[in-house]
Amino acid sequence: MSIFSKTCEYALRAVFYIASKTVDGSRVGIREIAKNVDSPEHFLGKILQDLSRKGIIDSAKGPNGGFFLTRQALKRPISDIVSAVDGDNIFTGCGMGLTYCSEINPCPLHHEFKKIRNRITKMLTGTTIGQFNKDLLLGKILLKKP
Amino acid sequence: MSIFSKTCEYALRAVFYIASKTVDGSRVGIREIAKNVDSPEHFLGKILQDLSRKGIIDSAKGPNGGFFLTRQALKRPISDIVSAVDGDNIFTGCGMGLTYCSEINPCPLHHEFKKIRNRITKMLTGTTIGQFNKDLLLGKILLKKP
DNA sequence: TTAATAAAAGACATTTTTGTCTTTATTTTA
DNA sequence: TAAAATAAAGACAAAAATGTCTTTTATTAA
Ligand code: FES
Ligand code: FES
Repeated sequence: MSIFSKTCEYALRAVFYIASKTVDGSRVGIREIAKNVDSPEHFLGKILQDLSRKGIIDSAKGPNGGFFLTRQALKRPISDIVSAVDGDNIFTGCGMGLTYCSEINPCPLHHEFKKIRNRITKMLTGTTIGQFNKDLLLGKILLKKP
Repeated sequence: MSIFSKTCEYALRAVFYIASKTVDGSRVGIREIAKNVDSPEHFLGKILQDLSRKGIIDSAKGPNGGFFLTRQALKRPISDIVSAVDGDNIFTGCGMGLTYCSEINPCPLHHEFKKIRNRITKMLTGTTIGQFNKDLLLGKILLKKP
Protein backbone atom coordinates (compact mmCIF):
# COMPACT_ATOMS: atom_id res chain seq x y z
CA MET A 1 0.00 0.00 0.00
CA SER A 2 0.87 3.58 -0.48
CA ILE A 3 -0.69 6.38 1.46
CA PHE A 4 -2.66 7.67 -1.54
CA SER A 5 -4.68 5.75 -4.10
CA LYS A 6 -3.24 5.50 -7.57
CA THR A 7 -6.01 7.79 -8.72
CA CYS A 8 -4.90 10.38 -6.21
CA GLU A 9 -1.27 10.05 -7.23
CA TYR A 10 -2.22 10.70 -10.85
CA ALA A 11 -4.30 13.66 -9.74
CA LEU A 12 -1.49 15.21 -7.75
CA ARG A 13 1.06 14.77 -10.48
CA ALA A 14 -1.31 16.09 -13.13
CA VAL A 15 -2.34 19.15 -11.17
CA PHE A 16 1.28 20.00 -10.44
CA TYR A 17 1.98 19.67 -14.12
CA ILE A 18 -0.92 21.87 -15.13
CA ALA A 19 0.18 24.40 -12.54
CA SER A 20 3.69 24.61 -13.92
CA LYS A 21 2.37 25.01 -17.45
CA THR A 22 -0.26 27.60 -16.85
CA VAL A 23 1.56 30.29 -14.95
CA ASP A 24 1.13 32.38 -18.08
CA GLY A 25 -2.58 31.70 -18.46
CA SER A 26 -2.45 29.15 -21.26
CA ARG A 27 -4.10 25.72 -21.27
CA VAL A 28 -2.77 22.20 -21.46
CA GLY A 29 -4.39 19.28 -23.25
CA ILE A 30 -5.04 15.96 -21.64
CA ARG A 31 -2.71 14.12 -24.00
CA GLU A 32 0.24 16.26 -23.05
CA ILE A 33 -0.54 16.01 -19.38
CA ALA A 34 -0.89 12.24 -19.46
CA LYS A 35 2.38 11.90 -21.31
CA ASN A 36 4.31 14.06 -18.92
CA VAL A 37 2.86 12.54 -15.84
CA ASP A 38 2.99 8.97 -17.01
CA SER A 39 -0.64 8.06 -16.61
CA PRO A 40 -3.30 6.46 -18.80
CA GLU A 41 -4.83 9.24 -20.85
CA HIS A 42 -8.54 8.50 -20.62
CA PHE A 43 -8.41 7.48 -17.03
CA LEU A 44 -6.69 10.73 -16.15
CA GLY A 45 -9.33 12.49 -18.21
CA LYS A 46 -12.01 11.31 -15.83
CA ILE A 47 -10.01 12.30 -12.82
CA LEU A 48 -9.50 15.81 -14.11
CA GLN A 49 -13.15 16.11 -15.13
CA ASP A 50 -13.98 15.34 -11.56
CA LEU A 51 -11.57 17.90 -10.16
CA SER A 52 -12.97 20.39 -12.60
CA ARG A 53 -16.54 19.73 -11.48
CA LYS A 54 -15.37 20.22 -7.92
CA GLY A 55 -13.87 23.55 -8.78
CA ILE A 56 -10.27 22.65 -8.07
CA ILE A 57 -9.09 23.10 -11.63
CA ASP A 58 -10.63 24.75 -14.69
CA SER A 59 -11.12 23.54 -18.22
CA ALA A 60 -12.12 24.84 -21.63
CA LYS A 61 -13.28 22.91 -24.65
CA GLY A 62 -12.42 23.55 -28.25
CA PRO A 63 -9.26 24.69 -30.00
CA ASN A 64 -6.72 26.15 -27.60
CA GLY A 65 -8.78 24.60 -24.87
CA GLY A 66 -7.48 22.37 -22.13
CA PHE A 67 -7.01 22.39 -18.42
CA PHE A 68 -5.67 25.32 -16.49
CA LEU A 69 -5.45 26.97 -13.14
CA THR A 70 -6.30 30.45 -12.03
CA ARG A 71 -3.98 32.46 -9.84
CA GLN A 72 -6.39 31.78 -7.02
CA ALA A 73 -6.28 28.06 -7.60
CA LEU A 74 -2.49 28.03 -7.46
CA LYS A 75 -2.68 29.12 -3.85
CA ARG A 76 -4.88 26.25 -2.81
CA PRO A 77 -3.39 23.56 -0.58
CA ILE A 78 -2.97 20.12 -2.08
CA SER A 79 -5.02 18.70 0.76
CA ASP A 80 -7.97 19.85 -1.35
CA ILE A 81 -6.95 17.44 -4.08
CA VAL A 82 -6.40 14.58 -1.69
CA SER A 83 -9.69 14.95 0.08
CA ALA A 84 -11.55 15.38 -3.20
CA VAL A 85 -10.13 12.13 -4.53
CA ASP A 86 -9.47 9.94 -1.50
CA GLY A 87 -11.80 11.39 1.09
CA ASP A 88 -10.56 12.30 4.51
CA ASN A 89 -9.69 9.00 6.08
CA ILE A 90 -6.06 9.93 5.77
CA PHE A 91 -6.69 13.02 7.89
CA THR A 92 -8.88 11.51 10.57
CA GLY A 93 -9.08 7.72 10.28
CA CYS A 94 -7.70 5.07 12.61
CA GLY A 95 -4.43 3.53 11.49
CA MET A 96 -5.54 0.06 12.43
CA GLY A 97 -8.92 0.31 10.81
CA LEU A 98 -11.18 0.77 13.82
CA THR A 99 -14.42 2.30 12.68
CA TYR A 100 -13.35 5.62 14.12
CA CYS A 101 -10.37 7.00 15.92
CA SER A 102 -10.94 7.69 19.56
CA GLU A 103 -8.90 9.34 22.23
CA ILE A 104 -10.62 7.54 25.07
CA ASN A 105 -10.92 4.16 23.39
CA PRO A 106 -7.72 4.10 21.39
CA CYS A 107 -6.21 1.32 19.34
CA PRO A 108 -2.69 0.20 20.23
CA LEU A 109 -1.04 2.47 17.70
CA HIS A 110 -3.21 5.49 18.36
CA HIS A 111 -0.72 7.64 20.18
CA GLU A 112 2.07 7.27 17.66
CA PHE A 113 -0.20 7.16 14.69
CA LYS A 114 -1.88 10.38 15.61
CA LYS A 115 1.40 12.19 15.36
CA ILE A 116 2.09 10.74 11.96
CA ARG A 117 -1.37 11.60 10.75
CA ASN A 118 -0.94 15.15 11.95
CA ARG A 119 2.33 15.38 10.16
CA ILE A 120 0.74 14.20 6.95
CA THR A 121 -2.05 16.71 7.38
CA LYS A 122 0.48 19.44 7.95
CA MET A 123 2.35 18.52 4.80
CA LEU A 124 -0.82 18.51 2.71
CA THR A 125 -2.39 21.67 4.07
CA GLY A 126 0.96 23.41 4.14
CA THR A 127 1.90 22.99 0.53
CA THR A 128 0.16 24.77 -2.29
CA ILE A 129 -0.53 23.65 -5.80
CA GLY A 130 1.65 26.36 -7.29
CA GLN A 131 4.50 26.04 -4.87
CA PHE A 132 6.75 23.93 -7.05
CA ASN A 133 6.31 25.71 -10.35
CA LYS A 134 9.77 27.15 -10.45
CA ASP A 135 11.56 23.95 -9.52
CA LEU A 136 9.43 21.96 -11.94
CA LEU A 137 10.27 24.27 -14.82
CA LEU A 138 13.94 24.09 -13.88
CA GLY A 139 13.73 20.30 -13.86
CA LYS A 140 14.93 20.12 -10.30
CA ILE A 141 11.87 18.11 -9.45
CA LEU A 142 10.08 15.47 -11.50
CA LEU A 143 6.57 14.20 -12.08
CA LYS A 144 7.61 11.00 -13.79
CA LYS A 145 10.74 8.98 -13.94
CA PRO A 146 13.53 10.06 -16.32
CA MET B 1 -7.23 5.56 1.62
CA SER B 2 -5.63 4.39 4.77
CA ILE B 3 -1.98 3.70 5.09
CA PHE B 4 -2.49 -0.07 5.42
CA SER B 5 -4.71 -2.36 3.37
CA LYS B 6 -7.77 -3.74 5.08
CA THR B 7 -6.10 -7.13 5.04
CA CYS B 8 -3.16 -5.68 6.91
CA GLU B 9 -5.39 -3.97 9.44
CA TYR B 10 -7.10 -7.28 10.15
CA ALA B 11 -3.71 -8.94 10.44
CA LEU B 12 -2.39 -6.41 12.93
CA ARG B 13 -5.49 -6.52 15.08
CA ALA B 14 -5.59 -10.30 15.03
CA VAL B 15 -1.94 -10.76 15.90
CA PHE B 16 -2.24 -8.30 18.77
CA TYR B 17 -5.23 -10.27 19.98
CA ILE B 18 -3.45 -13.59 19.73
CA ALA B 19 -0.49 -12.08 21.54
CA SER B 20 -2.58 -10.91 24.44
CA LYS B 21 -4.27 -14.29 24.71
CA THR B 22 -1.24 -16.53 24.51
CA VAL B 23 1.08 -15.08 27.07
CA ASP B 24 0.42 -18.27 29.02
CA GLY B 25 1.10 -20.60 26.09
CA SER B 26 -2.46 -21.49 25.17
CA ARG B 27 -4.04 -21.25 21.74
CA VAL B 28 -6.88 -19.21 20.30
CA GLY B 29 -9.33 -20.36 17.67
CA ILE B 30 -10.11 -18.39 14.56
CA ARG B 31 -13.72 -17.88 15.50
CA GLU B 32 -12.81 -16.21 18.77
CA ILE B 33 -10.20 -14.06 17.11
CA ALA B 34 -12.50 -12.92 14.33
CA LYS B 35 -15.18 -12.03 16.82
CA ASN B 36 -12.88 -9.98 19.01
CA VAL B 37 -11.22 -8.20 16.19
CA ASP B 38 -14.33 -7.59 14.15
CA SER B 39 -13.29 -9.25 10.93
CA PRO B 40 -14.81 -11.83 8.58
CA GLU B 41 -13.89 -15.23 9.94
CA HIS B 42 -12.82 -17.11 6.84
CA PHE B 43 -11.07 -14.19 5.32
CA LEU B 44 -9.07 -13.74 8.47
CA GLY B 45 -8.37 -17.46 8.38
CA LYS B 46 -6.51 -17.06 5.12
CA ILE B 47 -4.57 -14.11 6.39
CA LEU B 48 -3.43 -15.99 9.46
CA GLN B 49 -2.59 -19.09 7.42
CA ASP B 50 -0.34 -16.87 5.40
CA LEU B 51 1.34 -15.37 8.43
CA SER B 52 1.77 -18.85 9.79
CA ARG B 53 3.44 -20.06 6.60
CA LYS B 54 5.75 -17.09 6.82
CA GLY B 55 6.70 -17.99 10.34
CA ILE B 56 5.30 -14.91 12.02
CA ILE B 57 2.72 -16.77 14.05
CA ASP B 58 2.25 -20.45 14.90
CA SER B 59 -0.74 -22.71 14.63
CA ALA B 60 -1.85 -26.16 15.69
CA LYS B 61 -4.68 -28.27 14.33
CA GLY B 62 -7.09 -30.41 16.24
CA PRO B 63 -8.70 -30.10 19.64
CA ASN B 64 -7.07 -27.44 21.77
CA GLY B 65 -5.46 -26.24 18.62
CA GLY B 66 -5.48 -22.72 17.35
CA PHE B 67 -3.13 -19.86 16.72
CA PHE B 68 -0.46 -18.83 19.16
CA LEU B 69 2.80 -16.97 19.56
CA THR B 70 6.06 -18.07 21.06
CA ARG B 71 7.97 -15.88 23.45
CA GLN B 72 10.35 -15.18 20.62
CA ALA B 73 7.57 -14.11 18.32
CA LEU B 74 6.25 -11.65 20.87
CA LYS B 75 9.48 -9.71 20.56
CA ARG B 76 9.19 -9.27 16.83
CA PRO B 77 8.45 -5.82 15.46
CA ILE B 78 5.10 -5.29 13.80
CA SER B 79 6.91 -4.12 10.69
CA ASP B 80 7.27 -7.84 9.99
CA ILE B 81 3.51 -8.16 9.76
CA VAL B 82 3.13 -5.11 7.58
CA SER B 83 5.79 -6.12 5.10
CA ALA B 84 4.50 -9.69 4.98
CA VAL B 85 1.03 -8.47 4.08
CA ASP B 86 1.47 -5.18 2.26
CA GLY B 87 5.01 -5.41 0.96
CA ASP B 88 7.48 -2.65 1.59
CA ASN B 89 6.14 0.21 -0.48
CA ILE B 90 5.19 1.93 2.73
CA PHE B 91 8.83 1.81 3.86
CA THR B 92 10.52 2.83 0.65
CA GLY B 93 8.01 3.92 -2.02
CA CYS B 94 7.41 7.36 -3.45
CA GLY B 95 4.48 9.24 -1.97
CA MET B 96 3.35 10.48 -5.35
CA GLY B 97 3.65 7.15 -7.09
CA LEU B 98 6.83 7.60 -9.08
CA THR B 99 8.20 4.22 -9.96
CA TYR B 100 10.88 4.62 -7.35
CA CYS B 101 11.89 7.20 -4.81
CA SER B 102 15.04 9.05 -5.68
CA GLU B 103 17.17 11.54 -3.84
CA ILE B 104 18.62 13.06 -6.98
CA ASN B 105 15.43 12.99 -9.05
CA PRO B 106 12.85 13.67 -6.40
CA CYS B 107 9.15 14.28 -6.73
CA PRO B 108 7.77 17.53 -5.31
CA LEU B 109 6.85 15.99 -1.99
CA HIS B 110 9.99 13.93 -1.58
CA HIS B 111 11.65 15.94 1.13
CA GLU B 112 8.67 16.13 3.42
CA PHE B 113 7.41 12.72 2.55
CA LYS B 114 10.68 11.07 3.38
CA LYS B 115 10.43 12.31 6.93
CA ILE B 116 6.93 10.97 7.28
CA ARG B 117 7.92 7.64 5.80
CA ASN B 118 10.82 7.40 8.22
CA ARG B 119 8.52 8.16 11.06
CA ILE B 120 6.18 5.40 10.00
CA THR B 121 9.08 3.01 9.69
CA LYS B 122 10.26 3.96 13.13
CA MET B 123 6.83 3.33 14.59
CA LEU B 124 6.56 -0.07 12.95
CA THR B 125 10.06 -1.33 13.66
CA GLY B 126 9.99 0.17 17.12
CA THR B 127 6.90 -1.53 18.43
CA THR B 128 6.75 -5.23 19.16
CA ILE B 129 3.90 -7.64 18.82
CA GLY B 130 3.80 -8.31 22.54
CA GLN B 131 4.19 -4.75 23.66
CA PHE B 132 0.56 -4.02 24.33
CA ASN B 133 -0.41 -7.23 26.07
CA LYS B 134 -0.84 -5.69 29.47
CA ASP B 135 -2.88 -2.73 28.29
CA LEU B 136 -5.00 -4.96 26.10
CA LEU B 137 -5.82 -7.27 28.99
CA LEU B 138 -6.65 -4.26 31.13
CA GLY B 139 -8.96 -2.97 28.44
CA LYS B 140 -7.09 0.30 28.20
CA ILE B 141 -6.66 -0.28 24.53
CA LEU B 142 -9.05 -1.81 22.03
CA LEU B 143 -8.96 -3.93 18.89
CA LYS B 144 -12.53 -3.24 17.87
CA LYS B 145 -15.09 -0.64 18.68
CA PRO B 146 -17.01 -0.93 21.95
C1' DT C 1 -10.33 -47.03 16.31
C1' DT C 2 -13.86 -43.56 16.21
C1' DA C 3 -15.67 -39.12 16.88
C1' DA C 4 -14.88 -34.48 17.56
C1' DT C 5 -12.16 -30.40 16.84
C1' DA C 6 -9.70 -27.00 14.43
C1' DA C 7 -6.61 -25.24 10.91
C1' DA C 8 -5.55 -25.67 5.82
C1' DA C 9 -6.92 -25.53 1.39
C1' DG C 10 -9.79 -24.86 -2.62
C1' DA C 11 -13.32 -22.91 -5.29
C1' DC C 12 -15.95 -19.27 -6.10
C1' DA C 13 -18.54 -14.63 -5.50
C1' DT C 14 -18.67 -9.71 -4.80
C1' DT C 15 -16.92 -5.20 -4.72
C1' DT C 16 -13.67 -1.72 -5.70
C1' DT C 17 -10.08 0.08 -8.31
C1' DT C 18 -8.04 0.87 -12.42
C1' DG C 19 -8.10 1.17 -17.34
C1' DT C 20 -9.91 1.41 -22.43
C1' DC C 21 -12.66 2.70 -26.19
C1' DT C 22 -16.34 5.25 -28.42
C1' DT C 23 -19.52 8.89 -28.87
C1' DT C 24 -21.15 13.53 -27.76
C1' DA C 25 -21.04 18.43 -26.78
C1' DT C 26 -18.69 22.76 -27.02
C1' DT C 27 -15.68 26.12 -28.88
C1' DT C 28 -12.64 28.26 -32.20
C1' DT C 29 -11.12 29.49 -36.54
C1' DA C 30 -11.05 29.66 -41.37
C1' DT D 1 -21.27 27.78 -42.12
C1' DA D 2 -17.99 23.92 -42.07
C1' DA D 3 -14.15 21.76 -40.19
C1' DA D 4 -11.09 20.92 -36.60
C1' DA D 5 -9.88 20.67 -31.86
C1' DT D 6 -10.73 19.38 -27.32
C1' DA D 7 -13.02 18.27 -22.94
C1' DA D 8 -17.16 15.58 -21.27
C1' DA D 9 -19.64 11.65 -20.93
C1' DG D 10 -20.97 6.86 -21.41
C1' DA D 11 -20.34 2.07 -21.76
C1' DC D 12 -17.61 -1.47 -20.89
C1' DA D 13 -13.43 -4.44 -19.51
C1' DA D 14 -9.75 -6.10 -16.67
C1' DA D 15 -7.47 -6.59 -12.49
C1' DA D 16 -7.08 -6.46 -7.63
C1' DA D 17 -8.99 -6.54 -3.13
C1' DT D 18 -12.23 -8.37 -0.17
C1' DG D 19 -15.40 -11.89 1.33
C1' DT D 20 -18.05 -16.59 1.59
C1' DC D 21 -18.75 -21.40 1.51
C1' DT D 22 -17.27 -26.20 1.24
C1' DT D 23 -14.04 -29.89 1.59
C1' DT D 24 -9.76 -31.82 3.28
C1' DT D 25 -6.14 -32.82 6.56
C1' DA D 26 -4.11 -33.26 11.01
C1' DT D 27 -4.63 -33.88 15.92
C1' DT D 28 -6.66 -35.11 20.20
C1' DA D 29 -9.11 -37.68 23.29
C1' DA D 30 -12.33 -41.04 24.56
S1 FES E 1 -7.84 4.79 17.58
FE1 FES E 1 -6.48 3.98 16.08
S2 FES E 1 -5.42 5.76 15.48
FE2 FES E 1 -6.76 6.57 16.97
S1 FES F 1 10.73 10.70 -5.00
FE1 FES F 1 8.70 10.84 -4.26
S2 FES F 1 9.00 10.44 -2.15
FE2 FES F 1 11.03 10.34 -2.90
